[in-house]
Amino acid sequence: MPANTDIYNLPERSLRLFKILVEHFIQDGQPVGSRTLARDSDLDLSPATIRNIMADLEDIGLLQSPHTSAGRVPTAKGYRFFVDSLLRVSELTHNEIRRIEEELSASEDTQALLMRTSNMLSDITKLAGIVMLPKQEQHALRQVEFVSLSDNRVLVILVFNNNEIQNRIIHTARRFSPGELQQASNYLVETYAGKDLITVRKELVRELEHMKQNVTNIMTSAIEIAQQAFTKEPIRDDFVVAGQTNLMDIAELCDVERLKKLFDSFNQKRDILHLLEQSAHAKGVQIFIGEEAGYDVLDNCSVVTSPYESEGQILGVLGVIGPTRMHYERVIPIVDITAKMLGSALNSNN
Amino acid sequence: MPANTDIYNLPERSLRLFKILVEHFIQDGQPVGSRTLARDSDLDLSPATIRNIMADLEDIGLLQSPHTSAGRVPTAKGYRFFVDSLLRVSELTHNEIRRIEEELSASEDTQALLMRTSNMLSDITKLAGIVMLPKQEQHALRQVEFVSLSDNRVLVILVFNNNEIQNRIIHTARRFSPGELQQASNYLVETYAGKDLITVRKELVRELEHMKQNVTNIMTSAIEIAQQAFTKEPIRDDFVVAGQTNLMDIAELCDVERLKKLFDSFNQKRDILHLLEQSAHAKGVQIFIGEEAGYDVLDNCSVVTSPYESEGQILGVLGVIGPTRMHYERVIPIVDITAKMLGSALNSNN
DNA sequence: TTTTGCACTCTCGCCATGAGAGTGCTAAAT
DNA sequence: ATTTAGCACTCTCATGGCGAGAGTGCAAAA
Repeated sequence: MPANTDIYNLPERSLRLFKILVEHFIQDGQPVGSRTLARDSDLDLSPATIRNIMADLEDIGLLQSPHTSAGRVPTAKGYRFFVDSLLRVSELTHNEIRRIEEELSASEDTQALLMRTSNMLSDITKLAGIVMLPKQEQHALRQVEFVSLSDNRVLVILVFNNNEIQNRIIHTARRFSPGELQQASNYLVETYAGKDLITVRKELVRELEHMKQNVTNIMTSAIEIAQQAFTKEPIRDDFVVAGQTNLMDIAELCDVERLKKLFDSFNQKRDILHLLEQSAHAKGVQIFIGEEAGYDVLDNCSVVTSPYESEGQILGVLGVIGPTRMHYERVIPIVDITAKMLGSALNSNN
Repeated sequence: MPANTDIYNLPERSLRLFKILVEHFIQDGQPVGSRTLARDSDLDLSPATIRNIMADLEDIGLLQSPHTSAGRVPTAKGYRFFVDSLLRVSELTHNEIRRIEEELSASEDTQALLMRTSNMLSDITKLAGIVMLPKQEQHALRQVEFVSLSDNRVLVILVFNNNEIQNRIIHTARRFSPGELQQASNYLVETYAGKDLITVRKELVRELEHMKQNVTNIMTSAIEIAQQAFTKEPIRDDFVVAGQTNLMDIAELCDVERLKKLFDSFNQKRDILHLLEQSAHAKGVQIFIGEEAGYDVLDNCSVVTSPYESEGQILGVLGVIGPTRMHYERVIPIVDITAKMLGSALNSNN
């Protein structure tokens, strides 16, 4: 009669054994054998008994052995079960918390803050840190400035409520004088300050229609310029990765092929972005283990993410990428607290 | 009697042989033996003769053999001699030139343009592209804007003649009203527009002294704010690297240790920056081969650089990093022409 | 149910071996 | 005086055998 095949009905003893095995493997990356486990577990069992239990765990799909006479290693499913049901996250030390706090002091502009966050994450975990940048769209406009360049090019500067600054160069139909530009910007600030770009665009369309009927509107040129200034979205980076090189020290990723694929996918952004967006609307920390998510570049990797929010609105996602064999009990609270602190840092930045 | 020990008095035949050897090695990375060389060179010589010649070349220090029974490989000195005296750079194809032209169309802001340049370099050479960013200092101020934030923080926006935008947040002694800020910015633009930051700072110091004697100056607050706004230099990236992952395909760098060191030095910037600055005041393309430059992370690497300038002023340096064994005859003209085109693109951007 | 004993399997490091590639030297050929 | 042919020598690298070590699974005993 084979042992129970349901993960959730495993006897206490098997669970403890499994937990110890996973922790052991995370610690030093070697497959764990029955002998070692018998020695290191406080359960007083012989290697043989432990072998039986491990065989059961392998049947259920929590373990696997790389080859006949190596010890056992957790499967992706095993890690999943481990982090979901067995893991106790550890308390961060006072020093660590202070470190995070210090790094996230909200003194400069958002972009720089997010980069610092990413660096800090990678530095503190010795893995790769990743911070998704907030979509600009959601922020309220605060200020609009135009600077006339040569010919009919105009430099547009938009300042948002979160102190983010965007600038774009637009080509206007005709040359505008500085005076006209000043007038236009005054009008636009008056009319649209406090609204986010999406709203602004909508209202602009209405305004345009209105204009067609009432040609005398003195603000024609303002609307004209604004039409371009607010529509053209500058190409922005979607996220920043820091500490990629940390991943090069990790034994299981230590082959150039693999690393290249991973780094390439950081550069192409596409896959990683998908992954991050998935967790944008989860609450709290989320963990993607190995190819679970379907991205084969992330073979043997785990991604620990958390959305960060300010004033109740989700702004983006941050997290850490490392080997499946990472110290979840440390990484999870770090990501968690960083997300929260980043949120409030951004808050006080407004 | 040993053969001539002076590189520059080598007989024609040895030179041709050496050139063919280097080209051969650059092509497929394998040490080249006398047999191969006898076959591939149009000189009609037996392997034995070629062995003699190679022995001479080895004595002079242009060649070395990895071990007794491998073929020969160029030394750093060998590469140096090759690129300086033997190399004929190839003409770029029409397509390549057009490609470069297209990528450098100066439509957007400088920062983005430079990043595109770096990407283009890496893509077209399949190596790592690198572009040093111009020091801001040299550009003339065009526009100054202040946006009042909460408390006593003020967002400063500086627009320069090259359309570059800088923004910084400063903390003022007291809260300024939007009106005051407007007035201050008007005054500052009037007084300092057209001057570069260094000059502006100098004049500000004088202004301050003057102020102490004549307290009635209505522009006290403007000067006060400006003092901070123009002094605090925001931390900027010094250069951008693109296509790092291209280097991971290269056989001689294909060990993780090495790559990690190299990538780390990209991140720390220090060494690379030194190197780039060295070539800032050379005219035209410069080539650093291997550890020649003294940076041991660049073991087995060469760096091909060229300064780029606009209106006769050197703005920065760009180039390519790859293995010593790179196709110099292609890379050199690419770097050369890119630097020139970037220069004129930046020119037309003003 | 647990443990002991044992045969079995697989990896890994080590060594010997042999093929292949290329060299340097000497003596012969041009 | 050069160039070439011949040959012994050296070094790498891939291969295969071998034994130690680690760990397993199973059957029989506790």
